[in-house]
Amino acid sequence: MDTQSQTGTDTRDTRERILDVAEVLFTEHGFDGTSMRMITGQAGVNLAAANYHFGTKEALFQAVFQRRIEQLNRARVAALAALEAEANGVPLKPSRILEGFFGPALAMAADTEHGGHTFMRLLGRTYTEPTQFVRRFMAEEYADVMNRYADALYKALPGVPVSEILWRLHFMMGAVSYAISGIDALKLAVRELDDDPAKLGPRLMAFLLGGLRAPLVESLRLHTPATAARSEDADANDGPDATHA
Amino acid sequence: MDTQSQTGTDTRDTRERILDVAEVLFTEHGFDGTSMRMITGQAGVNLAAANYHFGTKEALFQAVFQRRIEQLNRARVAALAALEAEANGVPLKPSRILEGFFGPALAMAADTEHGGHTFMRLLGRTYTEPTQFVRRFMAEEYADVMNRYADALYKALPGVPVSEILWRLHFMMGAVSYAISGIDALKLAVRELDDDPAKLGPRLMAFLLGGLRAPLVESLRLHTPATAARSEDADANDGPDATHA
DNA sequence: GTATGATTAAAACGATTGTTTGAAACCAGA
DNA sequence: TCTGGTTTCAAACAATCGTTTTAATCATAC
Repeated sequence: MDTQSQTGTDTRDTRERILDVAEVLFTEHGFDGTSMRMITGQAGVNLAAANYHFGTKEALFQAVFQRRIEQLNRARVAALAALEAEANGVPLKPSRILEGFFGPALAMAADTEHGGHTFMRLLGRTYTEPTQFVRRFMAEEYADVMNRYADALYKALPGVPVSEILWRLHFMMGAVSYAISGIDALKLAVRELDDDPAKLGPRLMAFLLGGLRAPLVESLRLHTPATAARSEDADANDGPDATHA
Repeated sequence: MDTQSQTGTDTRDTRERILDVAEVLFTEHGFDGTSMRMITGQAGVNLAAANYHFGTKEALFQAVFQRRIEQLNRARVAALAALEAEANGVPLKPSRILEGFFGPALAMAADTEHGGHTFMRLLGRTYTEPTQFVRRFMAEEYADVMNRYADALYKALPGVPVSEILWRLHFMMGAVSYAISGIDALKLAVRELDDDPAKLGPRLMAFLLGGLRAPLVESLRLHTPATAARSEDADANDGPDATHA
């Protein structure tokens, strides 16, 4: 049961079929809204097969989650390592760091054929999901990668408090998550929307960079004359840069 | 049953007690994760009382939702109307519009005594909740207010496509929602975080304004020479303004 | 006080939940 | 072909789900 030794039979077919269906259904109906019978029924396997292969429903959810998030984490860590190796010593540009962090997520979200898109919706949903074991699991899986990127951004942005970097990273993750998992709701709520998936990435990266580059707020800013001047200047000519004649 | 005539007895005590408890439990465990027995048990009322007052579980959820969102919508509409009345004819500054939209949400989220904070977490959670009746309900409640603000931003930002405005409004809502409902997860995942609730609002508004003011991406930008120049300039000096010496 | 309508109470309804059981089926190696 | 272990299967387990039913209790108007 816990030896996990796959002998090479078609066991993995059943296992992966369950995982694939579970991923879709958990995304669509949530953890509590998805029953084991829905999963096994739609996967065309016996009900007991799910418990046989994964033990419990929570374990099945974790298996669904882990399969993808490990891939995502690897891609993110690799992207950061590549950046740091390429420009040795020289401080990284924040925009490159953001691309390293959110690029893999957007790439996975763009993959609608192999379930990547489905999983990214599940990931966004899970982040605000209050179920205790889900939160703990999320935190454990994410902590390491997030701290690495927070460190990288801290080195790339000298003078910006690490707490501010963490907050903005958090804000950005929220924007990305909603952009991926909340599209249906947005399309429902609103009249005219250009939802070309190919444009989502550039749109989002532009927004994120703008947020990251925003002037620090008054009470938190380091008191250098230059920053204060910039802030008031920014308040004067409000709006996206594209509107400036 | 549908006359809704409150005769003045302590009926409303039972009703509101159910609503208050349901709000907390729906936020904490989700719709499917919360049972009628959990709600009535914790509220100290009989199980049948919930069905008596609200009919069905879905109707109870909608009642929980509607009670707060009407207040939020009223505040948002009033804020926009006040802005437009104050500066008659003159185009509004986007930053003021953002404050009108997100100010009431942040104010409600800051209210931890009357359940406002709980509800804002529920609202953020519900946005990505895939349950069909929930999505439809969200869309109906939100559509009007979102379209009003999209119109206001469109007038305030001539030359920016309405689709781009809607996307950025969406991104911003994601950031705000995560900031409010995902704090616990962030605190878990990360080492040092200054989570003074009073600073959240300014932090967030600074980030949102930065995102809104971000240069439009290449493929979407209006082809005026000025904007193109600005964009490359922005790419050159990367990072928050506070880091510029 | 009695009648009337609204509210609460206890109990039960059928349906569905996650999980377990024990036997059948399968597949490799000897 | 027999053997040992893995996987599948139908069936059942106790528990919980949302909802309904029926009677008791309450406050109020006549």
